[in-house]
Amino acid sequence: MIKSDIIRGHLEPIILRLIYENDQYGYEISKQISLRTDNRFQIKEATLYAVFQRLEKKDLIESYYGSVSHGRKRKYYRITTLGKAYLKESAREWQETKEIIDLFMEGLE
Amino acid sequence: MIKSDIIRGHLEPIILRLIYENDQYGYEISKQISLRTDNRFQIKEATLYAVFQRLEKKDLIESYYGSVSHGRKRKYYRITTLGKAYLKESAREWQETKEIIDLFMEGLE
DNA sequence: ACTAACTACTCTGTCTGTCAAAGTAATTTA
DNA sequence: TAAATTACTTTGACAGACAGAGTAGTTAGT
Repeated sequence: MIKSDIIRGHLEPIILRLIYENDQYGYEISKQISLRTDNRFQIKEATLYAVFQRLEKKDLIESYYGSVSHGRKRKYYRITTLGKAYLKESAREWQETKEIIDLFMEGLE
Repeated sequence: MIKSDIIRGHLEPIILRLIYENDQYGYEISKQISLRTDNRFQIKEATLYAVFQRLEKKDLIESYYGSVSHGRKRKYYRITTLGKAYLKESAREWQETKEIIDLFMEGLE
C-alpha cells in the first residue's frame, strides 16, 4: 500500500484524469483506482469527496445527478474546459517532479 | 518552482540521500538542493530543520558539532545503519509511486 | 421473510508535513 | 562600520488526507 503523504498533491490530477476519460461518480472512481493499481493504492471515501469539492470549487469539474442505483442517487462529475487545461499542466508538472526526485533517488541499488 | 504539496513525503529520503553521500549540515544541504535542481526546488529552513528532527528521532541520522564557521557552529549529521536501510526502501517505494501515478498521468500530450 | 453485504454520499474532527515569520549570533565584504 | 551572508531554532498557522460515524436504499444468501 502506498503511503498517503507520498501520493499527497497528486490526487487532484488522478481523479481529474479518470473523469476526463468518462463522466464518473465517486464510488466508481474509488473502485477504478483500486482496480487499476491492483490494490496498491486505495483512496479513502472522505478524501475522495473532499477532492471533488475542491475540484468543483475551482471549476475544474461540474456535477449532475444521474440515475438512482443501489439506493442512493449517483452524483456524476464531468470535466470542464478549464479542467482539461489543468490536467495537461499537471501532467507536465509530474514529469518535472519525477526528474527532480530522481536526481536524488538514483543510483541506490 | 515545484509545489510543496507535490514534494511532500519525499523530503526525508532526499535529505537522507544527501547525508548518505557525505556528512552534512543544514545550510549546506539547502544550498545543495537549490544547486542540483537549478533552483527548481528550494527547501525552506523551517522545513529542513523539522526533517532533521524527525530523522534523528527515528534514529536514521545522528548529529555532532563541527567547526565554528561564519558565526554559528555547524551541526553535522551522519546517516546510521538504520538510515541506510530506510533509504534503500525509500528508493524502492519511489519506483512504485512513479509506476502508480504514471498509470493515471500517461497519454495526455 | 430476514439479515448481511454492498452501493453511494456526507460530515466532523484529528493528525501531520510544510511554511512564514521572527529571533539569535558571529563573520565577511564593501 | 553597515550590510550581507552564514547558521541554527522556535512558534503558530494552514491545508490535505484520514478515521469514524451517519444516512439510506438495494441485492444476495439462507
